[in-house]
Amino acid sequence: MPSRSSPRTKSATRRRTIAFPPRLSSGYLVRDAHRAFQRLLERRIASYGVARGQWYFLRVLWNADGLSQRELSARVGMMEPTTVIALRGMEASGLIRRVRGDDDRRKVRVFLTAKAKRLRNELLTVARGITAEAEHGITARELTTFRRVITLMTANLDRVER
Amino acid sequence: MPSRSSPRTKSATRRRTIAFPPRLSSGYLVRDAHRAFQRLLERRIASYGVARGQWYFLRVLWNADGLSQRELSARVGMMEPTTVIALRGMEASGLIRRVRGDDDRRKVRVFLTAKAKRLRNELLTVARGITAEAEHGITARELTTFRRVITLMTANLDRVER
DNA sequence: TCCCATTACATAGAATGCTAAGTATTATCG
DNA sequence: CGATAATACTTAGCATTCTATGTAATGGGA
Repeated sequence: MPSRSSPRTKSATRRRTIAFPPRLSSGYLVRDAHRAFQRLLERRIASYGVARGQWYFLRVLWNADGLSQRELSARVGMMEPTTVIALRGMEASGLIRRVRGDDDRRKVRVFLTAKAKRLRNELLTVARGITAEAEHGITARELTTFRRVITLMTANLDRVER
Repeated sequence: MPSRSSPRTKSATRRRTIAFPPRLSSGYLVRDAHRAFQRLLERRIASYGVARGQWYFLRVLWNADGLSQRELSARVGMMEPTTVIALRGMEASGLIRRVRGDDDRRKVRVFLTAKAKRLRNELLTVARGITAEAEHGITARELTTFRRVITLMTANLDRVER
């Protein structure tokens, strides 16, 4: 009904409308996929008592325990206030301990608890499962192209922003 | 120090750690790209007085003015309470009018104001510009593959969730 | 040594998105 | 016709993320 874009049928006096259907917008496609990934991840890890916002931090800490909050923020790719809030929740639910630096008392080092360490393999398996489901029916060649393209897009956009 | 995954060097008693580097996680790549798109979009449309959360609704309404809130929610892909909040802001900033249905007084139809209609071509041009920048250096063939892959991923994930 | 810039976190407040539960209107079935 | 179900929207409350700003600790130069 909306006649998305049939410029030839419009009168000459009406300014030509621009067409930009979502299927042709990479940003739109990426957003849809992101939301699908997030929803599933959130559901799958909820039963382990881990919130989606905590997942990203766990993922980094599993490979680099004891980072400062600033380093952690940088590696996770979140702003520092976001990190503060996520860590507060993680501390409350017994996933991390926060330790003031001895040498530099401004710093707070973040350490995983035994509980969080025990979750590692299981949760990474969950993540790989989601990835496997997402990639079902996609060839290795296509996947390689996909990864190259989306990585390049991210780099292009990051560069544009200075 | 973290020795991401060198299983051969671990003792036999320690359980093998699972490796799942972000570069191999489609979800991770998609998330990064999504955030890059969002940041740039937000910046570019802010000068027009349009918030990112309103953008998605404008995009639908530009092609289908007068939808009910429920239809709008479905097309945008947001839950209804989210729609209520976004529309409240859009009404306050003079982008839409909300009209109670005559036939069915439960329904609220959403209409763009002249102001919002005037923004259409300019803002769609902004969106196409962002897309063009993101796609810089990517061949048409790669783009086609990318679109097919990410669309399939989204469909796969949506299907898994029932 | 002392002032001031830098560094590392934290707080405040806003925007965006969700789930769960409430209200008003309309449709349906006995 | 009247009770009940379904529909359309709203409210409430929470989680996640951001920008802007504040505070405490450290370091460097006059």
